Amino acid sequence: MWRAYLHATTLLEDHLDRQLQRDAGMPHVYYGLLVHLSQAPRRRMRMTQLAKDAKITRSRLSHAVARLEKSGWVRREDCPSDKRGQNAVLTEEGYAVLRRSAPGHVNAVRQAMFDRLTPEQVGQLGEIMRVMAEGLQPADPKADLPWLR
Amino acid sequence: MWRAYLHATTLLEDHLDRQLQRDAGMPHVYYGLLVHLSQAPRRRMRMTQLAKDAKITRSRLSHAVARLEKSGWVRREDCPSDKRGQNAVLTEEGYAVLRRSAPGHVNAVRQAMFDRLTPEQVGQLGEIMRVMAEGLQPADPKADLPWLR
DNA sequence: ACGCTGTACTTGAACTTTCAACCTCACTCG
DNA sequence: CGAGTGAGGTTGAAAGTTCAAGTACAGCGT
Repeated sequence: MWRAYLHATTLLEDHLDRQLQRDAGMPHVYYGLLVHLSQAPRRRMRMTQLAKDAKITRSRLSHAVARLEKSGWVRREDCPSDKRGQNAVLTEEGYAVLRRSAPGHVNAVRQAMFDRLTPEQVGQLGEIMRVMAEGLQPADPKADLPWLR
Repeated sequence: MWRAYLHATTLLEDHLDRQLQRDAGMPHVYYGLLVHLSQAPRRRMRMTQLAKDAKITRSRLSHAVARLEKSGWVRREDCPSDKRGQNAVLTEEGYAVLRRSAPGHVNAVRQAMFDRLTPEQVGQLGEIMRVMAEGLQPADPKADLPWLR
């Protein structure tokens, strides 16, 4: 079963990465960042929050945003209320790319997963993934030290 | 559901990557290569075959083996029957690393997945992954051109 | 024997990710 | 206030991955 899991997940990831690189000119993770931004109020988000939502490190996000900025899809903006802060803002161009490539991507995902699974299986998989994620929640650093709370 | 899937799989991958980097000094993919080699007859395998089994490109494998060679865990060997060919050979040292780190890794996997899922869920997940993998099989390049067969 | 096509693998450059160090600003507390 | 602690974010270098091109041998047809 573990083998099957590894096999399937790597295949799917490679597949989607190629699809997006081809159709949208960016890897899957970067695409995910644009999606997150597009769904945020005013299409902008604080760096740390975006990193958390996308489950990547702040460092990785810094580099990623630098690249997306170079491509013109994201812009940085100083945060008015906290002088340390930065907002990542989805540009019009970035939004356009997203709109252009979203249908193809959604389609790729559907073809790869949903079309092949029965509705019950989709339900099962959802539940399983929720359980797994719960167990892997990057533990609150203080979780090990409850006496400090 | 798709969100849950992305969330859980990336969390798990990060988790295992860190675990192995810490305990075995290499990323998950490289560990997988050693495992494959360890299970092959005479602990050696042709490069292309290894790449296929591990689901990575030949290029990636070349670089990976170069690194593993530098670490002393794998050795290259000319293939006697085909002068173009190379065999990747697991060294004693490589085997030792594997033996040392396997229990911890197996344990990490168990804790992350199997301990949290019911036996039925494990069965369901296995079936689901098999279905997905089947649909993603890197298609035979000629698959699109059946008239050429 | 000759050239053609394809297989096996490597290489280098461009790109992405990680890791550890770093800077700046916010907050707390004596 | 002023020092200490820590949060927000960036940076540069090292490690890993991808992509396109390249070398060398195998195998086939003529």
